[in-house]
Amino acid sequence: MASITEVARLAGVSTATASRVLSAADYAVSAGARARVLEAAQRLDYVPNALARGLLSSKIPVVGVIVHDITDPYFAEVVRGVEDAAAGGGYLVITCSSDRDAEREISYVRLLRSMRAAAVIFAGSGLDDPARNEELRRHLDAMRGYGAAVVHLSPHAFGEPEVGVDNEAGIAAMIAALVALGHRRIAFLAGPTSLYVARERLRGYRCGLAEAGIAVDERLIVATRFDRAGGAAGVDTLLAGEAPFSAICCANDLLALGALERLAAVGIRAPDDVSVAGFDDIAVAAITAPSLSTVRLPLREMGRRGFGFAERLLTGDEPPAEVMATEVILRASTGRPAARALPRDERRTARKGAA
Amino acid sequence: MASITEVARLAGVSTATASRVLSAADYAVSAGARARVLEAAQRLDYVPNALARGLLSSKIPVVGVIVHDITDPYFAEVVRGVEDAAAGGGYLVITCSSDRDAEREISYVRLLRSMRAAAVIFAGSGLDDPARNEELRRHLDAMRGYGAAVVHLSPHAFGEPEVGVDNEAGIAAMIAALVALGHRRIAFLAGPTSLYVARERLRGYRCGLAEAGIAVDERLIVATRFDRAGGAAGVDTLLAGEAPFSAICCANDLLALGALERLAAVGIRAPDDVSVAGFDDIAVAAITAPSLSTVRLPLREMGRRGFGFAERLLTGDEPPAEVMATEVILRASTGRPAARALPRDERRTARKGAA
DNA sequence: GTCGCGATAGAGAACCTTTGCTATACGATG
DNA sequence: CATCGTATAGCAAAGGTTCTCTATCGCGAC
Repeated sequence: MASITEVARLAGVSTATASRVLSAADYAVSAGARARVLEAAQRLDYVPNALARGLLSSKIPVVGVIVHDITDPYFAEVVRGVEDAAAGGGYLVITCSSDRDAEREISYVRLLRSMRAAAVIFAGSGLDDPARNEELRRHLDAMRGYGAAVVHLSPHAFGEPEVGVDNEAGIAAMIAALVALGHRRIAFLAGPTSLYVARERLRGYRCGLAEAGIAVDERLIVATRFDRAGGAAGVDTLLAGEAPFSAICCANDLLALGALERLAAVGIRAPDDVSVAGFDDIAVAAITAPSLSTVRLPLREMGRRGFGFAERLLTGDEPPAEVMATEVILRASTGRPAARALPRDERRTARKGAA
Repeated sequence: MASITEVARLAGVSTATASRVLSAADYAVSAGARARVLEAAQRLDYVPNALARGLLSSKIPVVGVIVHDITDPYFAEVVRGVEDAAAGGGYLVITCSSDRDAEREISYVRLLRSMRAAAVIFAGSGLDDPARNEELRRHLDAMRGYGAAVVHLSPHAFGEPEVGVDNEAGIAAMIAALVALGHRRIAFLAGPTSLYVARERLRGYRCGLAEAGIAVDERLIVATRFDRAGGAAGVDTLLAGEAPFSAICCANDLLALGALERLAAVGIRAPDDVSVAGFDDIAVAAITAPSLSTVRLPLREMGRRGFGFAERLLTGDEPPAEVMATEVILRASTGRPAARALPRDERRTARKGAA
């Protein structure tokens, strides 16, 4: 691997001159020297050493994205957005799947810090874990200390996201849409309570009901994991309960997908027997059966803007926070409420039959 | 940001001693000095500079994964596998979505080379593009030159993958399964012909038919893009053609999903009117309606083993190539052939109605 | 008492690049 | 002709770490 020294030697100039040609600094270099350096660099297949550069500038053109799980379509989409924006500036994207584990998250951030990543973007929501958050903050402060940018796309312990959506308003809008369809007994699969974003969406649920003048029935709020298994479990909990409901609003699409599966398995039809709504509008939402009513989040654009925000931070700007719009998408999983609300007696038979 | 110099100063030792304590080299350091160094490092919140380390060792603990598109569940799953294996060794994973564009792929590899990534894993198939492949090879050779590992999980211009599956046998097995169901007229949505993996799967199709003693009808082979849109387009082509078919075997699940959608849109039922099979077994395959019959690839495990292979390469090993098993999964999208094969006359009406 | 060896510690080079400062040369201006 | 300014080029330091030598010390062996 040729270094700039060898390029300089071959070109018959000093490394300083070679560097000035190769790194495109605006420093006057005679046309002859420039040509010889370029020629030598090409002959030697010279590629600058980003580590040496980074050592000097205390930063390397790499942006880390902390996600909960890259196989979750939500995060894959956001990462793609970051990647697309980053590619333009010659940045590389590091994907870190934390599995919502504070320990793992911190170890990733530490690694990012050790290699002087220019930016960290937290795609997912923060966890409410004071001890860990203190340690996280220490690492992030250190990163800011060498000039790195830190951006959150979701609510977290240190405040509101720099780039994000209004989760509360989004869920409230979906509740309003369900109410408009005639639903009054709307259950809510809330996701994990330790996640800030889940809390925000839960607030949206309460707020949406309040706006419609409907009292909250706490028995209809179910805390779950934030994935398909959580959606299935949530349905079981609701069906085993006493509180009637005609619709299930889910804090994200994965929950809704799981709920839909479970309902189908126990012989309850959507939307005929119960309406189901999701949140996020991941790509599969459009092709499930029935297709999923949900709230569209501009995921890829969030990724792009997240990187854009980081970039401006890196130039010393202090850009204002951005809140992006959400949109209710009504597909086939929601409809008017059934004549008889769930849970019904026959469900017990149905569940036995399916189990 | 404290450097090792400051840690050494605070501990009252030389940087050499501090380094020996902190980098866990097996060099005798007195217990007293060791304790003071550790204490100082903690007090100063010292985190080693990976760039400086990398500059010296000409390698940084980072592995790049070249994928076609991280939002494609196939690749997300592979990346997750790499990530899980890499985390154990303190490696970070860089995701590069090339969009099957040779230009983009090369620019990513160049970037990876410039930052001295310890390994590159090509998760997706290579493209048949001689000029670009020459340039790619140059970069890869340079990377091997500084000690990096290069691993392919799919066929490519330079030969067989180091870790992968037998695509040909996998598709042939699915063809056999369809034949066992009674199908004789099986169409094939092949994906792009420029992709080595698509060619391999097409060979599997021909081979599977040959084994069943069925002649290939070239009109039933349709080259398409490798995504849902390609699947839909492929169905249109088949329906517009004259050749009868009772089943569609697709070179990957995304194609099958697109085919299923399009069939439903034009009023053709699966599996009653036509059977549809996919390949890969991405997570959604199990929850579509009808659920998709497909061939399971151990995607996450491929990622894990791909990293494992790279790791062994880095230690100077010459591990043998690994071929992993595939498994035919019959779900609801396949069944016995219908009495009358497609294309039927009434389809034209149906298509008009849907368009 | 001296020699040699093992255990421990430190000095300094090397990895590659950029950049501030200095140096040279040449044309222009007085 | 002397002086200055400008255009171009090079020297050398710095960035943080590791590693190869070299140095010191204490101790056992002869």
